Amino acid sequence: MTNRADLDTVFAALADPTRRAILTMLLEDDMAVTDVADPFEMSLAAISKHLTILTRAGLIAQEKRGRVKWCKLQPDALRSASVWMQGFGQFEPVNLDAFERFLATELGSDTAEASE
Amino acid sequence: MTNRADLDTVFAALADPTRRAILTMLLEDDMAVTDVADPFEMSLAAISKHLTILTRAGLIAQEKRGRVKWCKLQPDALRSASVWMQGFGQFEPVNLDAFERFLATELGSDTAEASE
DNA sequence: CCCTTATTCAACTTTTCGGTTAAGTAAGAA
DNA sequence: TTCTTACTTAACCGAAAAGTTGAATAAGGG
Repeated sequence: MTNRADLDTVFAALADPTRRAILTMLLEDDMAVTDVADPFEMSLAAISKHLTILTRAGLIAQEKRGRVKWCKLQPDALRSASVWMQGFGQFEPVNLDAFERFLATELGSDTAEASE
Repeated sequence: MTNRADLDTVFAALADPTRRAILTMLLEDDMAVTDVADPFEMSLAAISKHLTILTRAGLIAQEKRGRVKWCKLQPDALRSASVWMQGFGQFEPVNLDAFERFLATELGSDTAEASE
């Protein structure tokens, strides 16, 4: 079921820093589109497009309740890509400390704007 | 040292099926540019560009000996990306069986051509 | 009903991507 | 030296990506 095209869309989705920042935000909690867009400098429409890309890649799911569309992480989509990558390095199992440092980098320097 | 831009280039490099196929080939052995290009239907110049992209992403290294340029996997470049991804799912540790199935998919269906 | 909020869609611009062909360079072979 | 092999570069092309603005839709609130 997991084919080449899936990997294409997953990796392409992850290649954009805005989209990775969105995923990181969703790690905390589900969010409405407007709230996702808030910390970013770009237009709401642009964020909406990013969310569509993340959805098509299976990385998030969007559920509409009332007029609000909630965005929710779907981490399973990362599994096939993760397996693909790990096969190359035979890296040591999950290192959450390293992940924490990563979050610090992504969030710390500048999650949203592209200033400096 | 591993920053956002690194992740950008690594994920972007992995988003192309030709480049992933090249990495898979290099898993077997180091190869000269011409030999890398051989199974693909596209021009040598196109493959040369793909190799440049993989090199800039740090996923391979190229070393010139004589008139032959050897391409070699640099799997460490995948580590930061792998760590980033694993943080989301807390997936079970490396599953090489799953990786084998993946290689079968990538190689089996059609490594080189994009027919069907 | 009207107004506002939430989100998407459509049209457009600019940049990047992935490919092409043709020419250029560099090194070994004869 | 000349020919061939190995590879890169340059110029170009069409398509897709990433953003914009402005209008459209849809659902609550007063």
